[in-house]
Amino acid sequence: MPKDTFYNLPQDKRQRILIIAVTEFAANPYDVASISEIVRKAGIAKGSFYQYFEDKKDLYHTLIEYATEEKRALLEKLPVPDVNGDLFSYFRYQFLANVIFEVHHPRLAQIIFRAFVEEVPFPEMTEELRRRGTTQFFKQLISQGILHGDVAHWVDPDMAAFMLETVFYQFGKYFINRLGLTNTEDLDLSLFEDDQAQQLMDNLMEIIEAGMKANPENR
Amino acid sequence: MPKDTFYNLPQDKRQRILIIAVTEFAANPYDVASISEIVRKAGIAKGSFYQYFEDKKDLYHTLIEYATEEKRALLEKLPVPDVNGDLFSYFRYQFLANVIFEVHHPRLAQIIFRAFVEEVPFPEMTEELRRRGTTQFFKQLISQGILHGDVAHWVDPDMAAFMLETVFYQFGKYFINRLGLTNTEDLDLSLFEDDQAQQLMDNLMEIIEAGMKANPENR
Amino acid sequence: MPKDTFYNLPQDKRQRILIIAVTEFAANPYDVASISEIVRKAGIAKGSFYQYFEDKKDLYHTLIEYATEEKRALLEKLPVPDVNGDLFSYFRYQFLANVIFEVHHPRLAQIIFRAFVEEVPFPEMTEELRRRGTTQFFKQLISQGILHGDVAHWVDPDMAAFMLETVFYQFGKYFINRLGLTNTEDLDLSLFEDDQAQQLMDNLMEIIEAGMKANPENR
Amino acid sequence: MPKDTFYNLPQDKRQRILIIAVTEFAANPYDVASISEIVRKAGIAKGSFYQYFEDKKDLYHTLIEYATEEKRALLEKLPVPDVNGDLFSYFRYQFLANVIFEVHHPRLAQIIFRAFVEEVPFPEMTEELRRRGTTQFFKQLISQGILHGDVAHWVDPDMAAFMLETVFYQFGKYFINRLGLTNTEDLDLSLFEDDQAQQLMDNLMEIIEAGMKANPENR
DNA sequence: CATGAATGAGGGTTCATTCAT
DNA sequence: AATGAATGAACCCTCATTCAT
Repeated sequence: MPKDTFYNLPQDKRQRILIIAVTEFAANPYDVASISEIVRKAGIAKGSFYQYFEDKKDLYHTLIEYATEEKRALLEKLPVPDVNGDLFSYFRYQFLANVIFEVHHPRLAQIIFRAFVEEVPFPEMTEELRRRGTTQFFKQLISQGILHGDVAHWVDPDMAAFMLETVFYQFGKYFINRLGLTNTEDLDLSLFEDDQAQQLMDNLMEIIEAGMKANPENR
Repeated sequence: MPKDTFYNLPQDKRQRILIIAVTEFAANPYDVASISEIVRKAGIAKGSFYQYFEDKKDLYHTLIEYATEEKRALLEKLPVPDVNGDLFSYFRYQFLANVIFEVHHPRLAQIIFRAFVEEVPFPEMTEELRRRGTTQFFKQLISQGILHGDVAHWVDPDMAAFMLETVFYQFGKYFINRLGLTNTEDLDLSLFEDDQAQQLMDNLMEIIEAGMKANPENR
Repeated sequence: MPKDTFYNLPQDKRQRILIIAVTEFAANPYDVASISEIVRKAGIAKGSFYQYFEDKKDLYHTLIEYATEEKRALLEKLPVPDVNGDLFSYFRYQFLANVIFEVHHPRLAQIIFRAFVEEVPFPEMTEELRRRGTTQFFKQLISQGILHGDVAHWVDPDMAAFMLETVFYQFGKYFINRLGLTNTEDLDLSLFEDDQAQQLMDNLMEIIEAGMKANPENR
Repeated sequence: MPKDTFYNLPQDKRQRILIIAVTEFAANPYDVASISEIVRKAGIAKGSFYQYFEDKKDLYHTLIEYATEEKRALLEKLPVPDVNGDLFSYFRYQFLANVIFEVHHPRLAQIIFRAFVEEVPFPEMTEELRRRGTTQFFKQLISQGILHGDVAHWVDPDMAAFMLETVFYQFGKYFINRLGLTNTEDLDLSLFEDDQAQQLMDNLMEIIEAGMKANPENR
């Protein structure tokens, strides 16, 4: 909930402030991220900052929203997944999309990652993020998968969702390091086609699928 | 490398300071953890702290060593795993031991976790920890598992090790939350016998095993 | 390189802070001079100080520049020396001007003196001051004096310059003590006319002149 | 006035402590010199230090005495000056002895220098040193020189003494730098014979002599 | 007599936030 | 709406000195 003044800003200025703030909060834990540093880099007055945002917390909240929104927006631009496909190819799509997001917006991804893994001083905020987030999403999919006979009936949906989510949030960085990817400005979907990337993706998904899928003989 | 002064302290005082420091560094990232807060809680003079430790970094280093040592010590007390068992029962033992450590020393576990996941301002220190740590350990086990025919030949050892490690470091906290466990002073191995715990453990390990084990038909 | 903040200050406040800082750095070596003491006396917040100056070093640098500038400014106001006069009357002018500066700005003079005689923790800064300073100035004058036949040919210019400079930087304080002079706010040139002062001045300069001047018989 | 305990120390230990303290006080102004650093380097207990000396001031006082005594002792070892020689050859002897002292004991010389040039927080101590010191010494010699007809009658003895003393205390360092001398452990009187050194010495003394000596024609 | 732990004031510096202009 | 000066608490760290053992 930044103030109206922020939204009334010329778009490029608003964007510049956001990006600088993103960089700061991606590089540092909440308490270490410095408003002073942000206004210094952005070349705006300290006072101006407090006319845009209530306080540090407000900015942080804005960044979380921004990151979430950017991620959603990117997902929309991706080729629609084959909805006829089974659950696991849908998982595959989710993981790949996540990697693409990390490649394109590593700092936003880092902020989201911090929100999950660190104690941000506002439990209520990240708690909500987590609820809205992937935990429930994965849990529901798995539960449905069990009902539909895609996922083995003995799988604990909550546990499996935890596991998926955990890997989900760390996989991007691993992927980038492993393949030596670098940030690209433009939306670049070649990942969908790169062989090495595909194989690594496949490898992960096959383990997950083999681990959780219903045994046909037991049906 | 704390100073002798620290080791010459009466054991209970030394322990008290350590525990308070552990609590502080478990609750906060390195830069946020406050020496002032520690001495305040410990009821010692600021100057005294610097008679014990070179500086903040020295204390942090001490805590990392302490946590590592406590973990090693606890592992030694656990029932020896069935070395004749296969790879996956060994994994199970590792994961269980880790959970036990987290239940007994949640704050120490948290410090280790931070060292892995956060940017501590001393790359060299955590880098060593990571090398000594679990990544290589898991990777080697998996590679050997492939050679021995326990693990499917198509599994990418590096990727699988990443996956295991990721889950490994987060599973403890999930486990504790899920089962509503609380810290116990004494070494309590009832986890090995608790039904609910066993089932959850089994569930995770079965997914992992099913996901990675060699398909007998393919041998 | 103080920040703009400092130069934007009302002139009297800026001046007050400068004077208090000058007093502190005149009374103490660099490491002993205390920012805390300065802000205490100036009645400003610690944080404000750091809005004005980068750090302690920045303040010190400012004071050096300030002192140098004040000296230059005072020299400009003095009656132009008789350029037709010989070398030694020019020396006399220099020494007298220096004494006048010390009488008017004893604390600034003291800061400059410290920069020469103490180990300030920034060799580069005082080194530059020294280069810009009097050593080369005196050495050149003496070398030229030898060429022109004013100074005895056997005089070692470097050594003589050292000697002159040494006396130059200490003479002011001696003069003040000897004559019981006190600081005067206004530019007071009566020194040029005071008999006792003139005689003392003459005495010093005559020794110097007799010591170095070329012997007419040897020409 | 160190305590008896200090003088009861084994000579080598006492000496070691002294030397380390000398090094510290030569390298830093009084307030910056650190007792903590001294006991650290000397490998003695903090408490022990305070059984040897009343406090920091007491140590400093001891160092001043020590330096003065060492200087006196060295002077005694030097070849007796030609007492039949005139005043200026006696000055020459004094200056040369001083340089020899600085070459052999640069840190002691530095401490004495600091006592003259810096504001040590105990005016009474350095004031006494100064009184006992060279100022009066030079002044008396000059006054007598005037009576004996060696020094020009117009010379102001106090002023001339100031001038001599000033050069006297700085000449050593200049000399060392100029000739690239380095500290020598053993008493080394080759300075008395080195040509370059002799010439530099001569140059200085000739200026002084020519500057102050009585003009035969005016007698 | 030697030890070294304990002290707390003080050092320079950064911070998020306020508010008058 | 924009500014940026002012604030003071908090940070890590060092100091000379004391005193119980």
